[in-house]
Amino acid sequence: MTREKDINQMLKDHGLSSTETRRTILGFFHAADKALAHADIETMGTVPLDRVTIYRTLQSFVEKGLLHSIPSADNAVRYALCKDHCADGHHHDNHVHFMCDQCSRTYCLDEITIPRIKLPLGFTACQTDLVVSGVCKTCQS
Amino acid sequence: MTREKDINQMLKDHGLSSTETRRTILGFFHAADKALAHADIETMGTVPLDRVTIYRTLQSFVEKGLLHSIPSADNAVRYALCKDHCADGHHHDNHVHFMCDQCSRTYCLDEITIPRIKLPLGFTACQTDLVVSGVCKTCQS
DNA sequence: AGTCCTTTGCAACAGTGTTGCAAAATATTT
DNA sequence: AAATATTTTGCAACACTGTTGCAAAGGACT
Ligand SMILES: [Mn+2]
Ligand SMILES: [Mn+2]
Ligand SMILES: [Zn+2]
Ligand SMILES: [Zn+2]
Repeated sequence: MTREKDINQMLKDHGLSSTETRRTILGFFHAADKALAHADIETMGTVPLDRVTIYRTLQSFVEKGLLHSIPSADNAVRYALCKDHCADGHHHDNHVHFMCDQCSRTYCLDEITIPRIKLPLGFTACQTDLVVSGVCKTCQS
Repeated sequence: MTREKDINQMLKDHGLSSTETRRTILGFFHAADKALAHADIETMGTVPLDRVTIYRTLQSFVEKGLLHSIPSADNAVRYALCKDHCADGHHHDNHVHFMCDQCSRTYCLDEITIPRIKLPLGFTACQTDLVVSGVCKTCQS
């Protein structure tokens, strides 16, 4: 089974019709070993992709459980492939993320789960985001 | 010692000259029991404050250790008063933050410290942000 | 191939944050 | 207290992120 077939199937499996743009963008995420922001995707392809289409594609991918979003302090949400069987708005990726202060590269630390936080009375947790920033392994002098 | 004297002194103590706008904005933070975003501050006063001045004031306050910033998924950084003796870019507020999905109110959970995360080899941590989202105590039905 | 429905591309817009520069306010010196 | 030096403010202009409406193009299905 070739990679294109794979990407095609992945879209169908998550209830998305297989279009050129979606295959391209999903391909970018499979090729990259890091999280991608909207701005990255905009300049990655040979043919430039429409800004709005990228936004809508990313939204669909998050909704359908293909990608999860990673908050950041620099106001540019990044996205990464879901490893677990996330689907239909039910995500299970509660792992730590790391963002490098020098290269801005953002990593999923899939093996490190976010510890459960005991909240004060009256607060109910729905989601927990934990982002560590510092220097990544490739920027280490 | 009156509140105005207090605010005045706080500015001086952190190496900032005491100006009308700075006193006003610092006053807002003392009055609020929640984190404030730029947009909040813009509409809070009787006389509207200049957008750019607010941005620069918030920057100065963070640099000088009066405020700390709280990242969020909705691309609007919030700010809250530092409790500890933060100064000159050295912050010590490593507590958990909570953001309500319904009212967007953001709380500092000062008593809950962020657990230390063991990173993979080659990664060096500099800062850790932990934001829990869900339903806050006032929105609980 | 033809039909139906979804997705795309474009324009237009709203929100967030930054920079440069002259005028005003604050701090410091005389 | 007045003059001077330094910082801060306000304005205009800009860059970037993200959203919405709508007609045209593209995919799915028979
Ligand atoms: Mn991840
Ligand atoms: Mn806080
Ligand atoms: Zn790096
Ligand atoms: Zn609430």
